[in-house]
Amino acid sequence: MVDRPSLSKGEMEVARLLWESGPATVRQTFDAMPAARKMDFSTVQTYLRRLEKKGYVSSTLEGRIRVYAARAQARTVIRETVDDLVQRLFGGETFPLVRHLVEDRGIGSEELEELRKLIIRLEKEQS
Amino acid sequence: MVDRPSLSKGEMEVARLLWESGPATVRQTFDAMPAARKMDFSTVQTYLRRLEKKGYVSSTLEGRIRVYAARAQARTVIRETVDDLVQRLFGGETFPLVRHLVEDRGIGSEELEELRKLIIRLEKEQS
DNA sequence: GCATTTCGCGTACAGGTGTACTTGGGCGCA
DNA sequence: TGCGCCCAAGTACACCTGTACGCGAAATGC
Repeated sequence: MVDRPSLSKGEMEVARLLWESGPATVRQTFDAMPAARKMDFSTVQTYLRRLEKKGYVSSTLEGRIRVYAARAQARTVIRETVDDLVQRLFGGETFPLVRHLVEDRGIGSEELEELRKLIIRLEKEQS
Repeated sequence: MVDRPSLSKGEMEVARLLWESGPATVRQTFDAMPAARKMDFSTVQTYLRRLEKKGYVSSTLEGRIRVYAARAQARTVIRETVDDLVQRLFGGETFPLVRHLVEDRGIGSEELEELRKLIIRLEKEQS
């Protein structure tokens, strides 16, 4: 239950790549960045450094190359981040956000299907 | 389709209050703030000023009192903000966020029910 | 083995953010 | 009519963020 300073937007993007790839070097992370995003190599490097300072990742020197690895779990960070957003933008209510996502952002039909199953499962669990 | 600088976290909280209340003074907004939040009066004032500068709200002096009113629609700002988050934290995929919300944050059973209806409606629409 | 590429690390720097204090004037009440 | 309260407006300021550059050392290509 460490208390870390929260992630900035740029840090989030980089952290996500690390979660997806597992431990990685600056270059690997940089390469994993969608080209469209056009973030400079050294910007990625800075974000990784800051993530480490904030306690979200750790790193070790392997030879002369530094390898970064996520320290905080994606799930945890996502929870914290989303909680915060829900708090600030929806006064703590989850449902309006879910509705927004389902209604206003395109959700594909397979996903809709999957979501329906999920809900039915949860309803069973609840009762 | 104005292009505004994005909202900071604190600005969001204040903007939300304005959407809920309709046009309001600094004091009214301050009073609407949950006491637990313990944000200083003048901090609210600063946020309103910044929101105006960023184009999210407008204001007029009524006598010697300034009244602020939302300019940007809640729906629009929510879309922008959530889009951005989904982009950065989920690489653009909506579904994982929905799943997180439904699974990991408590959603009450009425809401679950409501959500089920919503989904079924959407599935009909889609086919 | 010399040029080129790649890294780590330090540094930079303007603008954004969180959080407030101060100053000076108007307003209502005793 | 004087006092205390409230408001607008200006200012403050440390820290955070986005975005990078430069240097010197190691590795790699040829």
